[in-house]
Amino acid sequence: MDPTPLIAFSLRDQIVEHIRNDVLRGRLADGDRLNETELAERFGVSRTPIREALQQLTCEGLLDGRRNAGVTVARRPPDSIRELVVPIRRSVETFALKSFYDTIVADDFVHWNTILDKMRTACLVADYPTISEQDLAFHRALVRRSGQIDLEAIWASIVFRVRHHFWETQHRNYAEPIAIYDEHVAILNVFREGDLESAVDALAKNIN
Amino acid sequence: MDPTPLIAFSLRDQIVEHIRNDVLRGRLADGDRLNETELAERFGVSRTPIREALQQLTCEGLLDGRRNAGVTVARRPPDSIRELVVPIRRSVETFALKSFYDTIVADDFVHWNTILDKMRTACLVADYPTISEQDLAFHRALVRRSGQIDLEAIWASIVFRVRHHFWETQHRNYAEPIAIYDEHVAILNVFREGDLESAVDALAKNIN
DNA sequence: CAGATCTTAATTGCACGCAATTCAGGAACT
DNA sequence: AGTTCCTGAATTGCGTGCAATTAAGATCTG
Repeated sequence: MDPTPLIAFSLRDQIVEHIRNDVLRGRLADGDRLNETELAERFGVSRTPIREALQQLTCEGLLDGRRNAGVTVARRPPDSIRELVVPIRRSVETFALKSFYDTIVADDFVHWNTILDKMRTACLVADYPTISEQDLAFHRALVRRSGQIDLEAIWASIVFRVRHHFWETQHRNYAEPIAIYDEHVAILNVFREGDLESAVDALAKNIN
Repeated sequence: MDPTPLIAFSLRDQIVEHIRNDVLRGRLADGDRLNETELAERFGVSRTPIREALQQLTCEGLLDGRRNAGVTVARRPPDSIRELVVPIRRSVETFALKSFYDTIVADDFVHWNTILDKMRTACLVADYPTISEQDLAFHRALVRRSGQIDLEAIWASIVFRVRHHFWETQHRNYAEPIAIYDEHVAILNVFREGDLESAVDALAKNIN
């Protein structure tokens, strides 16, 4: 019998996840320096997995590293990039949806609802960092459901670079936090009953 | 006085460049396993910079790595992804072009022509790997000219994942290799004399 | 003989140490 | 006073060794 029924993640993956959340939730501010030795002590590991984690996050666009000069939290790109990124996000997510729409099963809704439940709880207390986190988790789950690892990688490299805009949109476009939750529930409702075209529309409208 | 007037690249960067070219030029076939120790001996370095290089290339989509099981050259994704990626490439490259079009200077053409000269030489001897390499270099140079590092990263994460399609397109759409060169020269000619709209059209038509 | 299980060799993941590079602070010079 | 140069501390890049995990080969069983 396998002693570890759950997947054992490497130290690197755990650290990547941790720091990524710190950045996405705003616990680390733009331009903050990330010191390898300091992080190694904080996580109780050596510098090696830290270095690898920082490198991956740099590749994802969350961090910014110059040679021999450490890494910092990536600063926000020019606002103009929104005009490029938003349509691309729509393309990627609707492309993913189309690829698996006719194979959706009940378990999928269970999974997606688990995410939305967390979002609802966060909405009720106006916990915007968590709302944003679960919003990302929901859309990521859709892309991942396509089973095409390349799609998820493309999606991630796009979304993480415009996390600032992503975050601000939630404040600007929704008067009440719970409206964010409601809109996502509505999307799932269309998935349940509607045709593909309606589903694509519902998803696309949520991306702006 | 700086003893190294040229930028000294790190071992990692050199190895990344080397292996990336090996994959893009087809010296490494899909599914080929990359052994860290073997590569370390071949390059005459320790495993550390090799590991970091392999990780970065995995992030870029050229390699595919499972935990504790080494990395292999990424296999081609489903052909259907072309429908998604080609329009995205057009968006990214034309977006970049628009962002710097009115600040193009003579030195830019010098730089771009240097790339096209190499492409021409390769076309004359039907050296498709080099044609492809310089084709990528040309388009990458355009995106890089925008000065937005995020644009280049998005572009790379997209293009490298569909290198197979990219490569085959050159064989299918052009009877004579030199036509590939001619089309790129034509693009630069439009840049020199034409308006922005014509330039965007010329570039967009080259991406298919 | 097919299939499952155990054992062993090969490979990766991580820890640690040294050397090279960078950055900050102060002194010397214009 | 501002700029340049120099020096030292801090930090990153790389080399090396060990432990953990995996993959493959041999052995055993039905």
